[in-house]
Amino acid sequence: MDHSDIEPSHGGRGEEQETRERILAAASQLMAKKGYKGATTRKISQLAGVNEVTIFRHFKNKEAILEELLKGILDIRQQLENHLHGEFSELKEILLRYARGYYTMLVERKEVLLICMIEADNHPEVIKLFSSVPMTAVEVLCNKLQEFQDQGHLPKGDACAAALMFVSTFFYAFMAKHRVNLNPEFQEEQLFEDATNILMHGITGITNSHR
Amino acid sequence: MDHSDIEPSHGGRGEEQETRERILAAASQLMAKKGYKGATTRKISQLAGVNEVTIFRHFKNKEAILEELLKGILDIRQQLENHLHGEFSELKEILLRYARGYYTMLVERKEVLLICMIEADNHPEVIKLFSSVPMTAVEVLCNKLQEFQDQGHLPKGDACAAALMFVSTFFYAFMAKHRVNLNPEFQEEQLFEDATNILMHGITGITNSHR
Amino acid sequence: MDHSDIEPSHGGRGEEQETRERILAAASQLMAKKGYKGATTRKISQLAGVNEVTIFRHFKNKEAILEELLKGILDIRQQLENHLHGEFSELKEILLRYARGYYTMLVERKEVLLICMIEADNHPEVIKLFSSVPMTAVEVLCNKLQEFQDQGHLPKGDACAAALMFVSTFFYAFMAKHRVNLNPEFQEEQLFEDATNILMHGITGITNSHR
Amino acid sequence: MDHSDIEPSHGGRGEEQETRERILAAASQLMAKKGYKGATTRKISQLAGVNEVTIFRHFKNKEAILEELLKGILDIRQQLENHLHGEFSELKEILLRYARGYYTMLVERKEVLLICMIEADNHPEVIKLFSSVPMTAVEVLCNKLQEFQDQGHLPKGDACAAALMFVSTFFYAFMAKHRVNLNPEFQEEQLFEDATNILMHGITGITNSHR
DNA sequence: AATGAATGAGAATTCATTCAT
DNA sequence: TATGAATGAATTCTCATTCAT
Repeated sequence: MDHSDIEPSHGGRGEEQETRERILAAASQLMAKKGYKGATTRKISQLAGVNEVTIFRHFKNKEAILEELLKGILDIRQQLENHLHGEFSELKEILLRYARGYYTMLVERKEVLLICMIEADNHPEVIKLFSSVPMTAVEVLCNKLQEFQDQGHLPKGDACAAALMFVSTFFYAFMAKHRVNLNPEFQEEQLFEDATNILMHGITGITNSHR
Repeated sequence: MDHSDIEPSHGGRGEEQETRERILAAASQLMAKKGYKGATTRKISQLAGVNEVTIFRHFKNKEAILEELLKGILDIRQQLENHLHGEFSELKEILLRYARGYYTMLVERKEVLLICMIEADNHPEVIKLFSSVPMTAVEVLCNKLQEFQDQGHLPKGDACAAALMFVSTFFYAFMAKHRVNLNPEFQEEQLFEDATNILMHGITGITNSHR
Repeated sequence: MDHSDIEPSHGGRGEEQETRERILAAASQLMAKKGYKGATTRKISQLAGVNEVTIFRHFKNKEAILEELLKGILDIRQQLENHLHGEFSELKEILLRYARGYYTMLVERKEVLLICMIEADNHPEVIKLFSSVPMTAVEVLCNKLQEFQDQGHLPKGDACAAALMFVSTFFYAFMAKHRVNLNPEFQEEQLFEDATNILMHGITGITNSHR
Repeated sequence: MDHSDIEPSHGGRGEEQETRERILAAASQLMAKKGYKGATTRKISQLAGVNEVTIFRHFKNKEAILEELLKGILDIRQQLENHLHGEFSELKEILLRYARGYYTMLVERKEVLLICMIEADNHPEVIKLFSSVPMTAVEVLCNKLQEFQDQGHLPKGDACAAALMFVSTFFYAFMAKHRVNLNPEFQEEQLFEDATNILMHGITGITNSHR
């Protein structure tokens, strides 16, 4: 689970920034802003504070940097499911926790997610990785809601649509804030609560209105 | 300012205009897929079926093509408001109409929106244009909901958050379908209905739970 | 036979040096001297008097230049056979003509042959082309000698070894003069005569001494 | 681990010497195949099984490796002359011995000779070294033949042309086999005999036909 | 109005070599 | 002594753009 044993860190906590890590960080930052092509090796090297050629001592080619970055997306299902433990009586808390957890995951993977979005058509392997994040989030939440439905706590209804709405809200919020820098003073916490409230009423009152 | 002279080609003048349109269409298609840099003038010219240099007879430079494309986003507020006419008793129909209308607008502006998203950091003027679309959609819907609240039809609550959720849902659906090609067999109409139902219950039952 | 009709020459005789031809000539010259790698596109462009990028407007890549050059080697069998027409009574004249003709062909293909030799291991397709020249020369001459043997004009013996010696002599002379610049005052015509004399006596007196 | 059959490694000194030899061997092999430029220090180090930088501890620079390799060509005149001892009555045996000896010398110096040929234009000092081998071979043989002419055993004639033919034959055979991999099943011994026979008849019957 | 030829700026990448350990 | 990290120079090639026709 913990990758910190790949390279024993001499200082306390990644203090000694390895060249390789600096290159990855610079590349990730630039690619998320400028796209794969816009993040030239020259710019990456300058931002990383290394010589341009040094990049190629650490990575076979530019593509390999991207591949390395993409590895950071994996394995979110377990984390997401952990946020959902709890009884129906705690539904509001559960949903709030899920909202916060999902949004945090997006922000933590900010650069890679943006890269994926930007490069979706140029690097096809990226699409699956990228879409897996919200898809998994919808799926996991939908399962939980259906569980509550099966237990009779919630009226039957399209739990998946509800989950999709919930997840979409935070996905859009994430995009608005981190891609477009819309509403820099945007209050996430308030949105978590409002969206949770709306969802709760929305699903509680659902009557099986769809085919 | 006004491009309304899209006329059938009669003589040299119309032909020239048509060439220009073909270049714009090709550029828009390619930039939406490959990004601004990935859409090389060579590829644009090939897709448009013209000589590469012809591009520069119609546009000062590549940047000018992008600028021209961006003009297509303007003025959506009026259209959106048109979808919202109606009494509270027709709320469901209103919301459905709004969902369809908004989603259709996104799809109609598909390429330009994707370009904006991809190039957000490279062409700063793009950000405002891009974000204006969902922002306006949220704002317009929020106003209507607050109108209903003021009329006593709806309980007080954060109508903006509700509007945001609604709009976000379709924004994400649009992205998933047109950027990531997720769920190509995706049923939009079903989502419109489900989301409308959830929203209606969500806002109907809102109690002023925050602030 | 005559390739001058590929491009109608406006002047008298290839006066208007096409850019493409200039690039090919420069590349051929440099590659024959410096090898494929040593003939950098920069050097080629300078020698051809064009911009470096112009090379890539005329050839897909550097390799394509080499491929174009290699096409010049083809079809030597017919030419070689033409030199061999004649009766046994004219043997000396025939051999002299053959020697001159073969050597001339080598010199005419000088650059390409040297390139082939230099790049034999780096560009495998080159080997066949290169070796085809002396091989064909040996084969064609050997056939003629065996014809004379069959007609009883020459004693049976290994005509192929004789042909090989003859051809080798001029191949080495060619190499010595054009690769190594050995003996710049070297008298080819004298060698043609001497080698012809030696060969004639050598084969005339051959007794079937080999297994 | 133990390469002690080249130079018995006793302690650091022999090991160092052995490393040096491995580098030389690798460089010679690669340069003969790929040329000076094609034999990158990286490839050399890999083939030699040493670190790339180690090369520069043993040689000032890449050029110095080549210079070291070229030293191996020297002093062939004595060896060649040794093959020619004998009376005229043994002419055939003498020539056969000479052919074998010369060809063997070529093969033994295979890599360096090929390097010289490939790099003739890039490293001018190479030309003299390279051409010295066949030139010496022709000269030594020519001297012997003229000796026999002076003794009246052979008719007067251009002994040098004869020597050149003889030597050329094996030079070409060497090239064909080791540069171009032509005729891998090529039978050298047969060629030695055939060429010797032809030469013997050729020179025995020479009439002073020129000058 | 449209095209073919040409080009300067800059991209990724390789190579021989140096430095510090 | 040997090595891992780093680098300046150079290489092939792409791209947007201009020029002459």
